[in-house]
Parts: sequence; C-alpha cells; structure tokens
Amino acid sequence: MTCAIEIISSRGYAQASLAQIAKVAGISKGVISYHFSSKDDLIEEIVSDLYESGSTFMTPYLAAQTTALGWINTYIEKNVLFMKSHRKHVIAVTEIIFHARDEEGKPRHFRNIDTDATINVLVKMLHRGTMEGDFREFTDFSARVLAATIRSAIDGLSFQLAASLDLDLDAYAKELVTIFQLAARKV
Amino acid sequence: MTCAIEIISSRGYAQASLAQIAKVAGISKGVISYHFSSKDDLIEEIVSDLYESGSTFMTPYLAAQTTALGWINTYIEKNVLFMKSHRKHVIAVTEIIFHARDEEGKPRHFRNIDTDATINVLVKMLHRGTMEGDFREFTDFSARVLAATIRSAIDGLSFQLAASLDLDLDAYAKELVTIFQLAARKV
DNA sequence: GATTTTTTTGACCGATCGTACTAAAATTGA
DNA sequence: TCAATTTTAGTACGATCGGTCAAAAAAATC
Repeated sequence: MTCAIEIISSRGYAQASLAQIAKVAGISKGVISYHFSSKDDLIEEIVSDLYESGSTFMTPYLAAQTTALGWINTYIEKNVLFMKSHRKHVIAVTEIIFHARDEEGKPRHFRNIDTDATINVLVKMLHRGTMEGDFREFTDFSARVLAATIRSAIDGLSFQLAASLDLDLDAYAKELVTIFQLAARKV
Repeated sequence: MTCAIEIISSRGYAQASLAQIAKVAGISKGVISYHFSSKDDLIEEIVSDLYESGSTFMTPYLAAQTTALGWINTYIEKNVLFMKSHRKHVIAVTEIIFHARDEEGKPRHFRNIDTDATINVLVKMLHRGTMEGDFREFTDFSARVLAATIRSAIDGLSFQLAASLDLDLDAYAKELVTIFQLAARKV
C-alpha cells in the first residue's frame, strides 16, 4: 500500500499497475493478489485508510469547537494541515477519487452537491452560523454552493500539491480561512 | 471528436479507448489513426478546440470591463455560463486536464499556482482591484491563493456537472460571484 | 469511362493490463 | 525434527491497449 501510494501520488493513478507496484515494492505481483482480493480492493483500502486517520486527526479539533464559525475555520485549517503530515497519501487518494470508476464508467467517489456527506455537514454548519449571528443569510442552495466551493478549494489544493512541492501549507491554510470567513460572514 | 467528447464526458477518460470511440462513431478505428497522428493528438485537439471557442465566447465580455472588480465578476459568471452551452465539451476537457499525463506520469495540464497563465491573469486583476479601491490588500501569495481558489471553484463545478444533471448554472454563477466578491472586497 | 487520389476497412502487431494457478520457499507448531 | 500451514515467485491466461498496414471502397480528376 505504501508503494502504491508512492506511485499514485508521484506518477498518477494510471501508472499504478500491479506490475509497477510490485516492482517498486520489490516483490512479485502474485503477493499483491494474495493479500488483496483484487486491485480495486487495494485501492479502496488506501482510501479508507486515509479516511480513518483523517477522522482520527480531525475529530478532536472539530469536537472542541463551540460555534459554527469556529468549526468551519477549524475544518479548513486542519484539513490543510493534515495534508502536511499525510501529503503523499492525500495526493494519492485525491487522484483515486477523481479517477476511480466502476465498470460502466460511473464515478465511484464524485462529490454530489446534493448528497455528499461532507457537503451536507458543511451546509448544516453554515445554517447554524447564520442562527448564531456570525454568518449571512443562506438559502439551501447558496449554502450548498459555498460548501461545494470550500471542498473544491481543498481538493484543488491537493492537485496543486501534486504539481508543486514547495508550498507553504500553513500560510495557505490561513488564506483559505480568511477567504471563506469573508465569504460567509454577516455583512 | 464529438464521439470522443461524448464518451469522456459521460463515462470518463479511461473509457475513451480508440476502439470505444470508433464503435460509438460507427467507424473502424483505423479511420481515427488516419485523421489524427495519434490518440494524444485527438485529445489535444479536443482541448484546444474548447480553448478556442471559450476564448471567442469570453473575450468580448472581458474586454468590455473597465474595472478589475467587473472583470473578475464577469470572468466567473461567463465561465459558468459557457459551461451551459458547451456542457459536455467542458466536462470532457476537465476530465482530460486532470487525467492526461506524459509517458513518465507527469501531469500535462495541471494548474501550477506559480506559473499557470489563468492564475497569473487573475492575480494581476486582484492587485489592480486593490489599486482601484475595490479589493482588500493582497500579498502576492494571498492573491495567488484566492486566484487558485476561484479556478478550483470553476473546475470543481465541472466535476459536479459530470455527476448531477440538474444544476441551475445561472444561479450557481450568481452564488460564485457573490462568494468571491465578498472574499476579495475591501473591508 | 478510365485513372488517380483519398478514405475506409479489418486483420494483425507487440505491449501491458488484472488475474489465476502451480510449485518452491519460508514459517509455524507439536 | 518433520509435517502442516502460510507466503512467495514466476509463468501463463485472455482481454484490451494504441498503432500499423495492405487491400478494398469511395471520391475526385481528367
């Protein structure tokens, strides 16, 4: 899995064939088939692995927040900082999310503005922020667009990371927090 | 090219093999090789085709703007509206941009925050908006992050489009304009 | 209508894909 | 120590990839 992450993050999803992964890992590809029921299984393992450690990392910070404003700022900031400590893994999973499709070509992980769980949580928080007096008024749609834009900013940063190695993520996190705080705040 | 766009936009880049394209087009795949020097050539043709019509569509609107504020609002709005009239083509090219890599796996089209031409133009406009008194102060870095976030929002919308068919793009454009106007304006 | 040029077909190439399977090697346990 | 179990290597498989090519078909030219 580590070698698969290495290949996907540095050379892209398409380069991550079992043969390539086995070569980098210094094993025969039979070993991969032995430990994973399929290539898709290996890929999904990489995804759920990151979700797990991401959740472990994020949850305490988010749970400590008492306002929607604080929650969203923390969500953005810690999401970006998590990329610092799990850089290659995040890049790899972003690649997977935007590449993996089922046999008919339907996206396996695409974010849907109406159903995506992450977006739904953000939408809820935006509405809460309005009630708490920190955020402007949102319709359901305008909250969803803003939530999707926040997610796009974070996903887009992951693509940035794959291309440019010397990005100041602490500074980037600060800027994103500023941008979306301004975009959401009460006028 | 039309059939390739159809496949890429509906079933993804990976499904767009020469065999599949030829099948949908009702021709033999030799024909594709006859009219295009390679598959990459066909793909690049699809990209530059969209860039051309995109430029033709956008330029008059942007040229009519007299302020940086107006320029950026128009840039966002017209970019989204262009997706309405060239929906499948835009989805396909977004797919290509995020999938196409050279033989070593290096991204062919990834946006680099420091060098991407589109981001550079947005950065210039943000600085101009500050001078014109409409935008807040930006460092070069903070302008680049905001510019990249604007691009991510637009690219992200393209992915949204691939997944959900019933999206009110006029309303979406308005929301994005609002979001980034608030994010950039003088406090 | 005959000849040349352009276009299309369909078979075929070598390479690579994910996977299956067998036999060897390594490890474990009594 | 030796049999049972787990893990590995290596080969082979059918399928599909992008690309090539000779011959047939269609279109253009005279």
